[in-house]
Amino acid sequence: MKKLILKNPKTFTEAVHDFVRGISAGKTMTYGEVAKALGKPGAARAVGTALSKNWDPQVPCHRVIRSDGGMGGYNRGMSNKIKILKKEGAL
DNA sequence: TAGTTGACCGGAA
DNA sequence: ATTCCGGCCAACT
Repeated sequence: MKKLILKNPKTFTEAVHDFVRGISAGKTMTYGEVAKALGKPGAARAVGTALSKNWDPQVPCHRVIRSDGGMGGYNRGMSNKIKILKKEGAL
């Protein structure tokens, strides 16, 4: 099974950013799912840390939510995040 | 190299 | 259903 990552990230953070960037609109994934998709099941915390350092609007980090269905934080504004999710139909 | 931090997860009370 | 506790992983200082 080949990985869905196109880049050659040197750090886990870069890998997370790239993967989240490729998530389709209206699709929501939990940190644990993303971590698993990267081949690191259980590294949900590392995914959160990676996204926390992500300041790039190219990365739809708003599509990544917690397993509870909630969302930790957002570097571009929480209100905007919720608004986007509703607009995409993910919420 | 070791220690601390953080947008988490799952189980138990 | 909600709140508390410990455990997991990667990055930074």
